[in-house]
Amino acid sequence: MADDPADAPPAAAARVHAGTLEATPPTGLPVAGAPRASGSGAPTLEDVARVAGVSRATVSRVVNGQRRVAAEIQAVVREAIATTGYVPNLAARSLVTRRTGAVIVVVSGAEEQGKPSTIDFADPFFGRVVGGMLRALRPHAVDPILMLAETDADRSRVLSSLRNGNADGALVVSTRGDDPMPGLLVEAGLPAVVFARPGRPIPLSFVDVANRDGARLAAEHLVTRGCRHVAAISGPLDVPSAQDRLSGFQDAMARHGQAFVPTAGGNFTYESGVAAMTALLDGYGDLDGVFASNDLMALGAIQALQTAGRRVPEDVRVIGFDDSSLGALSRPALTSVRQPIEEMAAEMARILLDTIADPGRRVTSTIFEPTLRIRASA
Amino acid sequence: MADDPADAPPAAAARVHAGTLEATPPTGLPVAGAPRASGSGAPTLEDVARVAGVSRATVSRVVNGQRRVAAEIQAVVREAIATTGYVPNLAARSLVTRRTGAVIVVVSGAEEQGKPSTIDFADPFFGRVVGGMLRALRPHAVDPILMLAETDADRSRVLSSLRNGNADGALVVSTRGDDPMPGLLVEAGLPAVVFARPGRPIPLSFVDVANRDGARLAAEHLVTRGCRHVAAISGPLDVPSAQDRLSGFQDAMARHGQAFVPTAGGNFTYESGVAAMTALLDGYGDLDGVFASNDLMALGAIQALQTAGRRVPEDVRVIGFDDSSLGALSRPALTSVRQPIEEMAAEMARILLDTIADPGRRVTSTIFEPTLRIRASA
DNA sequence: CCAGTGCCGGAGAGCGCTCTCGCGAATTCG
DNA sequence: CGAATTCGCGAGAGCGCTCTCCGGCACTGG
Repeated sequence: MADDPADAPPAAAARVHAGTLEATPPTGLPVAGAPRASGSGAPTLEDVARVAGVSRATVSRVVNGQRRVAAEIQAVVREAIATTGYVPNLAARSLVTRRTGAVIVVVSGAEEQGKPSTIDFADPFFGRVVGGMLRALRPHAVDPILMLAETDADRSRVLSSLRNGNADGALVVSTRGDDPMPGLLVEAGLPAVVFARPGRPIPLSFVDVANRDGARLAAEHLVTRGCRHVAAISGPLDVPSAQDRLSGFQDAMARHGQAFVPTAGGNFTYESGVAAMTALLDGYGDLDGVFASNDLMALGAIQALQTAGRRVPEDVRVIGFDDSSLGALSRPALTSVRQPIEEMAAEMARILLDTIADPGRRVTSTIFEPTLRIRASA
Repeated sequence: MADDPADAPPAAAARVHAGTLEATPPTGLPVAGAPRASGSGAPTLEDVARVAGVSRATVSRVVNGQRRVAAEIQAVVREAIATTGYVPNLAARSLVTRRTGAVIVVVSGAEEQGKPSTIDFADPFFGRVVGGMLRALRPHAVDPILMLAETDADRSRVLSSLRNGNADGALVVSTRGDDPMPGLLVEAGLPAVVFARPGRPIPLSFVDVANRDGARLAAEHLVTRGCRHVAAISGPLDVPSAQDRLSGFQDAMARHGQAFVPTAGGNFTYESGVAAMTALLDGYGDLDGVFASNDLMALGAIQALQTAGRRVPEDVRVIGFDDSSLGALSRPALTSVRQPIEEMAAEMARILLDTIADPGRRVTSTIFEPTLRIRASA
């Protein structure tokens, strides 16, 4: 969502040089510090067992710490592992254990008619989510496999991968409320956790932020700052979070005496923020506060306000939602409702790991409390 | 690099609710549209073969399109595959083919003393690179596995994964010039491609942008706009790209009559841009143009200039490097040298795939030509 | 002193797939 | 028209690992 239309690759960027260096990689040469077993390929359990003078099973036990193995034998085996440079073949292991030690991170957005994609990887949101997952997964030696789910083909590829044991579960980040991915996952009985409450209620674990509370925070802050005529710029109302943010804001304002909140709809993009604010200004010239359902639209709103000759925050105060790095760097710096994205992503990973470990486990959801990050714009 | 220090999770963000829904996932139930074979678990080649009345080998041939199989038998097999809902087990396949259909995307940044990490996933750069790779990899049914490489342990994990056939190759995105990861990969003779020229010359394929040309573009633009006293804010000079951008800029300015370019060093962060600009202003009050080696520092420079009472672009023109979405949204919008990141990432994927297919292949590099994206700041 | 009870290590059976090999049938050439 | 080929399919051997069984040994209790 954080991108500029101009970010499409310009035709002018041409490849200029494709040179070659002299050396080829030393394929097949024994690697320093990791000597291969004699014979072809990487050392196997068998090789280690032979070197250690024990059986495959014993080596396996040492490697996996499954059962008690005599201390001295353990020592011998470990040394044999070190000298052979053994490293377990995960394919072989997962063939028998039916565990892969990998989860799929599904970035799900529907491909619209015409538009190539709804997914914008330049949005810092994406990186923060992935980073949070990565750090939570790492201690468990579980790796994330990234997959796009834009088309039906993509989605069935995700399902296949999961079903045939290419990965143990899925962490889904949807960009749309009507995303079919969560439903498909539930239907297939596959372990999965989604970011943000799914569009329709389904028995699927999710992690979310208390959107209504966040909106309330924004409303109260605007009121405290003396705003009397505030408006809202909402996201697409088929997205549950957009819905919650709007209604939460309206309710909070009503409690503070402003029963009617002028509202314009956007689609979470900068341009839609500009358009919404312009429309709002047309109908309600005396606005002194605006709450936008995300930072990008808030930034667009500020732009529209400044174009219209209003000063932010002096004339109109603006609050966004997401606390993205964009808002922090823009001038005036954006006041915004902060969701702890990294923590939320980490929690997703945690829930998924639990679900994988115990598939019978009940579906759970964790809601995080947002905070208000006050900067210059409100 | 695009983040605000305040983005660290605030302690206030507490978990508020961890509810449970009633239903548990229908584990083990036959899935609509994907009926399981009788017996336990997913259908195997064997099952399909039995249903189709042929041998495992034939089914395998049909699945992989290996050798000619009689058309009618193919039809029967395909139907059997459809009715059983067969989907190949990748672990089993990769056990024998020694191919995994996965590559590791290594996000490599060294963990400094004290600082937890140099890697900032909120930087749109990260998402753009990953997105570009994803789209290039997808047609080949190759999935990216994301791994962090901050510590030595991380790096050896990457190496192990590669060596034991958990993935076929690595795409490395380094954030530092002295990153040991590329060297380790070369030493181990593993297929890999890195983003940006490695710190020291090693026989490893890489993709880069013509940094010197980009800097020249910036220099020429400033000169054309009438700037006579320009300065540069460089990145850490142990990073090759920072080095190239600076020297390219200096050379181009020299060609246009400004032999000496006042320079201040930064570390690619917003704050360092502020600091560098402030220092520059101290020493050289008559500056009318600044080239920063990335957008974040350019944004910081603008901030410092405005604080010092200079107008951008009227008094001082500022050009960044990266054409990040941040620059497009900031006011004044940032003029910046654009590197076609998505294309570059896609090219990395292409080179890696080629290298995997033909390991004897020579090391290659592709240099992309940058373009100047002119906005308000210069 | 002998049976009973652990406990530790080895043997071996697969996990699901690919791929070589070989055989029978169809095809082609002399 | 017979022989040489080619072609299509099936049989079967693993790929490297885990895990269940089982046997042997030491230790304990009666």
